[in-house]
Amino acid sequence: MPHSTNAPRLGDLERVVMERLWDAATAAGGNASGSTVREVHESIEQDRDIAYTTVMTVLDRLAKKQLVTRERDGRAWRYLPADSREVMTARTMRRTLDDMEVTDRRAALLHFLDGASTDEIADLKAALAEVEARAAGGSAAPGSAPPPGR
Amino acid sequence: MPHSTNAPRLGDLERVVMERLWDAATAAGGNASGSTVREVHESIEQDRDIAYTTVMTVLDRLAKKQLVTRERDGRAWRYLPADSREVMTARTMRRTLDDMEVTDRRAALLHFLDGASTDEIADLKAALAEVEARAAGGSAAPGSAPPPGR
DNA sequence: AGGTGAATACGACGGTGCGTAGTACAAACT
DNA sequence: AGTTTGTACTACGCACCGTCGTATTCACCT
Repeated sequence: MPHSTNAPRLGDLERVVMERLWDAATAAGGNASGSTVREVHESIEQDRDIAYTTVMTVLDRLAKKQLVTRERDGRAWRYLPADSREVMTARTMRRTLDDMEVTDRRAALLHFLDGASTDEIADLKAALAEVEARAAGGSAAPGSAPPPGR
Repeated sequence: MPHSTNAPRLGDLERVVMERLWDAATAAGGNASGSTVREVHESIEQDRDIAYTTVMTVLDRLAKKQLVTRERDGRAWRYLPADSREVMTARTMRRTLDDMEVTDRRAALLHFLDGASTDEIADLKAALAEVEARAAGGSAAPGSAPPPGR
């Protein structure tokens, strides 16, 4: 068993495809109907040359990695992201932090914050506050509305 | 040019080797003299069978990726990590957050915190406080001692 | 019912990264 | 001078990914 990356990692094209899927989903206003291969293909082809089947293969592999799900729509499949960009990002970040066996986690987080903009710090504080509120006050909806629409 | 992951990613063995280097460095009490191939090899071999040259190759590739540096020591090289575990971890996390073009960063951070232990939250708050103190009060040493020895 | 087109399924090829290691060569100690 | 110690270079196998071609299926139209 040569090597094995525990959680699947995205290639360049795979990332692009995910991007289109996410964009399509949010553009559709949360209507999670998903995109067909054709739709994704046409979207990407506006930016660069790519074969229809290439997109199909990538979508297929993403499905095998369970990064997207798909459901029938006539004879075609509609693909949709298994998780939001945000969830995937969070999961990857967490995996990084857990994988490196950081002895001094605080120092690591400090370095992380070093590269953060003030905006980001604000976001982080807000998130922190929310987690704490949730932990303290039960699971009721937090004071602020659910994560802003954009 | 098929694909290209911008920042180098660690394989399993590469990670193990980095681990040994870091451990050796901290064990030596911050004395950053580095480890020889032989030392790393002997260390790993206590846990599993591995050829001397395999370790050498890995070390070599890590050097090419600039994840470790090396300096002559007689006829041998001494390898040392280019960055601390903490810095590398932070950088990887940051890259993840930046790469995914997260529209709702706060939501992403929220998800990230969801998976955090209370300890981790405490570490994060401490780090946050420190960054703010640093930003406000100038670059003088923070009130609390420098990052705890472990 | 046969042809046409849309869509998928399957597989293939080339490049790269990584785990793995052998061999060839240089330097140094004995 | 020979044995050790250490490096440099090369190589192989396999998995992943970008890339696409071909075969096949399925529904529909005429």
